[in-house]
Order: sequence, then C-alpha cells, then structure tokens
Amino acid sequence: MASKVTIYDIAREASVGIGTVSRVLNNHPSVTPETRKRVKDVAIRLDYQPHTYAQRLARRQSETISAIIPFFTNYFFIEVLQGVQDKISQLGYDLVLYGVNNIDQVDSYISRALQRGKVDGILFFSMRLPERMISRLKETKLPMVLVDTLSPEFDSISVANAEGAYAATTHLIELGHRSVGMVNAQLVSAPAVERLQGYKRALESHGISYSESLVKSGTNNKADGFNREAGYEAIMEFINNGSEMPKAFFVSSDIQAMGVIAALSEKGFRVPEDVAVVGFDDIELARHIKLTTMRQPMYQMGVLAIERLVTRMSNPDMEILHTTFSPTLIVRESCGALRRNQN
Amino acid sequence: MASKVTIYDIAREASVGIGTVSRVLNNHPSVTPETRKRVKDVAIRLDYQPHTYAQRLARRQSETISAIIPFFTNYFFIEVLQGVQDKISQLGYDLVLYGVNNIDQVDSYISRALQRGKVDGILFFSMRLPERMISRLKETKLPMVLVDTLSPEFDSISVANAEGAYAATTHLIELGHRSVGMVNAQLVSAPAVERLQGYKRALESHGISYSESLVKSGTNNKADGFNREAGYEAIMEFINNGSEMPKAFFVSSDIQAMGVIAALSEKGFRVPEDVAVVGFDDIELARHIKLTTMRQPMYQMGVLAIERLVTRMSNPDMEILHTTFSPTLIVRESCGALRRNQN
DNA sequence: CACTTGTTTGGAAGTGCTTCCAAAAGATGT
DNA sequence: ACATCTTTTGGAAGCACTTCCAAACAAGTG
Repeated sequence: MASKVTIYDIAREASVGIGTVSRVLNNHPSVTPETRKRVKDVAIRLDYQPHTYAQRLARRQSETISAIIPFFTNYFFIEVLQGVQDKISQLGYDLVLYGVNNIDQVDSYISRALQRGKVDGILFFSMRLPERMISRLKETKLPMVLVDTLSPEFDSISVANAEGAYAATTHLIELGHRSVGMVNAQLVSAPAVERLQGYKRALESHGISYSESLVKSGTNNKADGFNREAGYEAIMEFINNGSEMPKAFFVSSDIQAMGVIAALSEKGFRVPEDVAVVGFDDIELARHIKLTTMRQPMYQMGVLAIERLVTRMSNPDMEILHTTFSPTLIVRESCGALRRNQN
Repeated sequence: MASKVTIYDIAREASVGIGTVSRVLNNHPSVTPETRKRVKDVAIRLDYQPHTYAQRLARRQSETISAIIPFFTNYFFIEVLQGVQDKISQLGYDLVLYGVNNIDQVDSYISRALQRGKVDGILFFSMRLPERMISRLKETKLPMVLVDTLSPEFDSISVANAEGAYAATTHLIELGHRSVGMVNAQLVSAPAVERLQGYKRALESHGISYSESLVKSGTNNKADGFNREAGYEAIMEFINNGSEMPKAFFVSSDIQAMGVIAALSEKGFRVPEDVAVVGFDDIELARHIKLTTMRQPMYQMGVLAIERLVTRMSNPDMEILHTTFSPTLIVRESCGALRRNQN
C-alpha cells in the first residue's frame, strides 16, 4: 500500500519539527535554505507523498471541480471537455465527472456535489438547470458556471447563435443565392430561436424579403428537433407541399443537415450543385461529409469556463458575467464555394 | 460554506455521544431504534452533510476511481464511459477523469493517481501502458484495469477482434461473395493483426483461398492507419494497380470504411450494388451512413471494467483476468443484405 | 439476589495534514 | 555586555470524521 510515509517520519529523520516540514513542502518562505534542503532531501529519500484528503481537510478546500454533463449529446461536450481538462490540470485541480445519462440523475448529482467541502466549484453543461435546484445552489454559495445553457442567476459561457446564423446565411447570399431557406429545430429551444433571428436579419440586411414558406421549424418532432430525422422530414415536406425548392439552405445543426442532404439526394438534388447547404456546430461528422458549417470554439469555451470558475471562486461577489463566443464559418464543399473558386 | 454542521452538533442536540451519531449515520447495527430515530431526526433538522474528506481520511479509503483516457480517440471511449459512469455512481464512487490530450501527460496523470490514498483504483484506456510505469504501479499495489488495451500484468477488458473479423467476413461470404477483400490498418497495432487473422480464418473455413493481393494493410500511413485517409488510399491503390476489384470488403474500422466508400463512389462503384462493405466498431457515424459493421458492446465493457476493478479491490490476490467481449454484427445497407431480402 | 452474559453507549485516540502561537536563535545597535 | 528587533523553529490545536475500548446498563440464570 504505497509509502505510508508521513510528515512525522520526515521530521524525525531530518531532526526538525513537523511545522517546519509542512512549511518546506508548501514553499513557505520562512525556512532557512539549509533546513529546506535537508528536509527536501529526506522527503525524496523516503519517497514521501502527501495525503490528499488530509490536506483537503486541513486546508478546508478541495482543489476539485465537478462537471455535470449530459452524455447523450455527445459531440459538443467532448471537445469542450478537452479545454476544461487542460486548464484544470494546469491549475492542479481534479475533475470529477458526473455524466448524466438520464435527466433524473441531475438532482442527485447536484446534491452530491453540494456535500460540504466536496468541490470548490461546479460546471453545468447544456441542460436546463432545474428550478428547484437554483435556490439550493444559491444558498450554498458554491461557485457554478453554466456552459451552453443560461440562467440569469449564474455565470455562463455560450455561443452567439444569432450572429452565427447571420454569418452562415450571409455566406450563402454572397455566393449569389437570393432564395435561401432555413431548416430549424423547434422554437422551444433557445438556440433555435436565436438562429432564426440571425437568419432573418441576414436576409434583411441584404435586401431580401423574408418568406415564411422558406422556413421549416421542426414541428411535432420528438425531442427538440436537433436530430437527423427532423432534417430529413423538413425537406420531404418541401417536396410534398410542392413549394418551390430554395437553391440554398441554412440548417440549424449539422446533424439535421445530414438528414437534409440525405433527403435531397434521395430526391435527385445534387449538393451543392442544385442545392447548397450550410450547417451549424462543426461536429466531427461535418468534416467527413464535407459540410460547410459554423464552428463553435468548443475547446476555448472549456478553457474559459474553468477560468471563469476560478475567478468566481476567488471573488464570490463579482457581478454575474455572461460570455458568448462567436462561431466561425468553416467552408467545405456543401455550400459550393470551393468548387466555384478553385476548379 | 454550506451547513458547517458536524457530528458534534448532532451529538449535543440529540444528547448522545459522537460515537453513537457516527454509528447511526453509518447504519451500524448496535444502536437502539429509539436512539437511532432521535439522532436521524436531528441530523435532518440541522441539514447535516458529512464532510467527504474527513470521512476518507478516517476510513482510509477514497471511494474514488480515476480513469485515464485518451481524448483523441473519441468515439469509442465515450460510450464506454457511459457504462463506467452508471456503474460507478450506482456503487457510490466518484469518478475523477484524467483526459489525455497528449501522450506525454500519461506519466504525470499516473503519478497523480498514485498519490497515497487518493484513489482506490484506476481504469486505463486504449493506450500502451508505458513500460517504466509498470513496476511503479505494481509496487503500489493500486488496483488497475486496462480497457481496450493489454498487458500481462493487469486485468483487462477488450474485444475479440479475430472473432469479430471472422463474423464480418463470413457475413459477406454468406451473401454469396467468393471474392472478399480486406482493408486493414497497420500491423503494428494488435487489433489489426487479430482482425486479419479472423478474416483469413473465415475464408479458410468456407473453402476460399487467401490471396494477398486482396488485402491492403495500411502502409507508411500516418499514425496506426485507423483513419479515413488510409481507407481512401487503399481503394485507390487497388484501382491504380489495375488489380481486380473484389465485390466485397471487410474494412477494419468504420472510419476507414468511410474513406473506402468515398473512394469507391468517386470511381463510379456503387455501394452495395457493385461492392459490398462491412466495417468494425459501430461508431455513431456508422448509423448515419448506413454502414454494416461489427458492434463492440462498449457500454457493457464500461460496466464490466468497474465491476472487475471493485472485485480486484476487495480481492487483491485474485488471479489476473483478461476478458474479451464478442462483437455483434449490425446489418445495415452497405453490405447489400437488406436490399436483397426486403425490397 | 449475586453473578454472568450480552447489548448499548460515551469518548479518547487515531487519520495526516495546516496554522497559529510562543519560544529560541540570530542579528543589530549602543 | 546587554537590550531590542527580526527571523526561524517546534509543536499544540484544529480540521471532521471512524473505531476501539471500557463503562454502563439490561437481561438472563441458578
């Protein structure tokens, strides 16, 4: 079982008091260089390892941050997590992960994180924060940062959806399209609403009038409509309604765009020759299917989330901050831009 | 912050000793029902939360498991992690995650996990365990289970690669193909070698002679050859060499299969009409591109990994166990089986 | 009723650190 | 040489629990 060497052993071997040992190990200044060296040498010789939990108990802080993330969303959070991980380990904190497979687990995980002294802060991802938890959270004063979701009560890091939609739509317009449709998710989702706004604004500022017939906002589809089937069905509706098929589509997520493209090619439309498509998210998949899309700076969002959290920890009364990142346009083949310019 | 209520507060309020409080909270039997109730009521009234780290210090165990996983592999581990998470939280353990973005981090994470008393066990994923770490790990006697990787010194959970390859190849043969090619990754990778064996064995047991010209084992490709480009180039080589194009391919990973399919369709081969394709892994992507593939029971692997770890923890001298799971065939459209049978 | 046995209880000791306080040791000035 | 100030040091107390031991109590026995 590991070393079992304590500071008492070191103190004895180095003929000093335990206080001095502790000071050396924590780089406290008031120790003479000679004593410092003697203690350090002994520590190394005995292969001393501090006992994490004794430290945490005595120091009254956990050096731990817990992240509550939905495991069913996949793509997005995994990249954010990379940023979180890098920053967190750079700061010497530990990351305890509560992966939510089922929305009912949220409460129990929050409670666990709330155990006295257990974690110094929480990162809460992508899910609606349960109302009944908000007051509890506020009471305990445990620092928390929301990522990819919002609440007026807590700091948050998210993405400028409207702005991204604006850029995506503008890109299509600048490629010469005057008839740009949108395939959206359901308007119960905040991002969906914002992306629609961005789309409208882009049309407007380019002097194109908005036409409701060119927009499909996911209907009674299961979940929030951010899925492949929803995209597929949206296109099928266009065709079945006999409405005019736009020459270009802004689709509110990459995964829906997959469905859109599948439906289009099934019906004999070539992408991008007949219909251009731009998605949103830049999930891993997008690269493989050469989808032009709006990239969210997921890694940086993770890094910033941790930075914000530690700032909040050392400064509990700081004003609440909401940061939104700007997505960037990633041009691949599905929008037709490359073909036009290159070959 | 939080409550700050300790067992001393409870003891005073309930007029009992701290020992009794502790016994009640830990469901120790020797407490009379009346006392038990009295203490419990007080605990609830005061909103008592045990201090995790004080418990861990006193109990001399951490109730924590750490997982060291590569973040660059994506697909696979994320699903395994779901199983890990569910099982771990069912057991009341915490999961501390060390996500490796860069192979150099491995050593430092192992060292961190090795801090005395910090974790009760380690899960090590998908990477080659650094030689120099093995002896350290052995010395500390910290229980560890390898997932998706092997070492004779530690328990492991992995997948029966040969068997899966056998099943995939057999499936193609049973669909009537006598000329089945294989696109493999580089033979430096253990799974690649095993999958090749399974492929050969399948041919053999169906009386088809093995032909080297039908197999492309990733060449000087970057990394281990489990990537999209490798698949793409393999097909291009077939075409450039002017060798006969098999009517069916077993490809050693889904991501390579993506490249294979892209190359084929670029060259005018329809999948599955002209060439049937079966992959390996069943990553998320596979469903979207309707790829027939071998599914690894990732979730269960995660669950089992934790089960094995706790078994090992409570039974340190148990013989080392290597478990391999059997992959199962998931039939989608890329192999041509559905088309044949249904429409 | 005294004696044994068994159950329940209180609290000291132990877990391995950090931190505070007072004492010891050095440095400085006269 | 002594008084004063500063730096360095030892170790008690505290962090919040678990566990062990002995004491207290209850119950059973001849």
